[in-house]
Amino acid sequence: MAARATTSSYAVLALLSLRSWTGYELTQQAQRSLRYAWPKSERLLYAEPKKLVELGLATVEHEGTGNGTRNVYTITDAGRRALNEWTSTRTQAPRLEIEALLRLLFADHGSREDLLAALDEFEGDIGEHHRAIVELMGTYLDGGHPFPERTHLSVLFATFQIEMFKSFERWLEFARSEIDDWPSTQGLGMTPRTEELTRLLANDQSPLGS
Amino acid sequence: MAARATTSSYAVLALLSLRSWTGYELTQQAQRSLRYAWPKSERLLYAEPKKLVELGLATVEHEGTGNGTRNVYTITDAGRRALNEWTSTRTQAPRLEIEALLRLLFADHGSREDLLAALDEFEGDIGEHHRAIVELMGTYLDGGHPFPERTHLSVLFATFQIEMFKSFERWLEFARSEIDDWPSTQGLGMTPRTEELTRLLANDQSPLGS
DNA sequence: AGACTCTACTGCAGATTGCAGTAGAGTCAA
DNA sequence: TTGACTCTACTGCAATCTGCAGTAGAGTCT
Repeated sequence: MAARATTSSYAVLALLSLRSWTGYELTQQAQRSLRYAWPKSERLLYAEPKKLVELGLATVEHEGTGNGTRNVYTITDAGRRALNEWTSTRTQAPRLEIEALLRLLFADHGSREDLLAALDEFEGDIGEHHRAIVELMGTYLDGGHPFPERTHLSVLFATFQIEMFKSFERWLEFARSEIDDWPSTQGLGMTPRTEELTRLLANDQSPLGS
Repeated sequence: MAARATTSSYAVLALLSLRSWTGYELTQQAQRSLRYAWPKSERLLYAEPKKLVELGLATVEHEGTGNGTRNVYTITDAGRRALNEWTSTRTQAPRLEIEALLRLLFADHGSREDLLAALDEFEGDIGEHHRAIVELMGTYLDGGHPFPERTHLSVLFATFQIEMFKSFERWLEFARSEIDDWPSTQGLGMTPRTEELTRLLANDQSPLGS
């Protein structure tokens, strides 16, 4: 019966610590920054603040009428305390779901074009994120960002993302050039080239050293 | 009523395309490689092959008695066809859940020690994965790998992982050195240093160029 | 006046997780 | 030789989370 606070609850609670938001605003704000660290569905983002209210960590005020009601959520003192306590709890292991890599692992069931298409889609997806992060940092410079006192945190966050995207893009270039040299997706196995690469990797060296 | 094949179904189907496995073996095998592209719970990995049987994409044979029963799953021709068709479908966008980054974004609610502890935990988690991938590539060299004909695929896959882990580790070093210069986690905001970094990032340049 | 988009949600089925529980087989020590 | 422990090999269940469809008001544009 009594709801439990999950990591997602704390993510929403952390947003509420910045200011009060409506449910809708929370879903939009979560798209702007939270998404890159803690991607959650719009549906959950609507449900979490309700749970926070149930737990006494936030309060609601209903504005408007009938179906056009806006629910404005505000953090409580108990909410701020809970957020403080959360910071010293154990962090969950990262979880990276990259379907393009799954396609790569079993690329021998499809054509070279299928594999290259999966890589293109991956590139498109991360390219979008990449541009969004660069744009976000621009808003800190032109004064358009609502929380400039958080610049020092955003800067480290964005550095992580940009580094990661750049390394993904370097890999994509490398992967495409290797795939170009394959006769097909199937049964290539151990060749002088793949053995060379395997040897590097087993030695913890990246073949992308260039 | 009729079960639907999800990406996880195809992931398991792809494993079955290599050879027949028991449910238990599937959960173990998924830990060895699939986990890095498509992390799924043991529970799901037990349920998926049952669904494949229901869909006619695999068959089961029950071995042993009572509770010690082993269920051996084998792919069918329809399963191989389905796998082939899957390769040309749209790939889902990557999804990266990194709680340590969430902690970083809201680090001003805790102490510097809390933040550094979250980074340490992150480093420990990726370090484990990093070592496991290096070790996996070693098994291709010493002949211990059961599917050497897949070396060309594994090599690209592992290159991705090693590159990513190395970029994470470079970032951790950078982040720690920046955090060391903070007076506290709170309200630092825009300083000459953070502005310099913001400017680089808004220009799509990584401060880790060094 | 009708089509469309944006705000602002809710309900529901289905996908996924985590945890506890069951049970046999093998090891190892007192 | 018996009790403790680990490993194999799962299943059941509650709770979490997602995706999609549906509702409804307000503003815009044609």
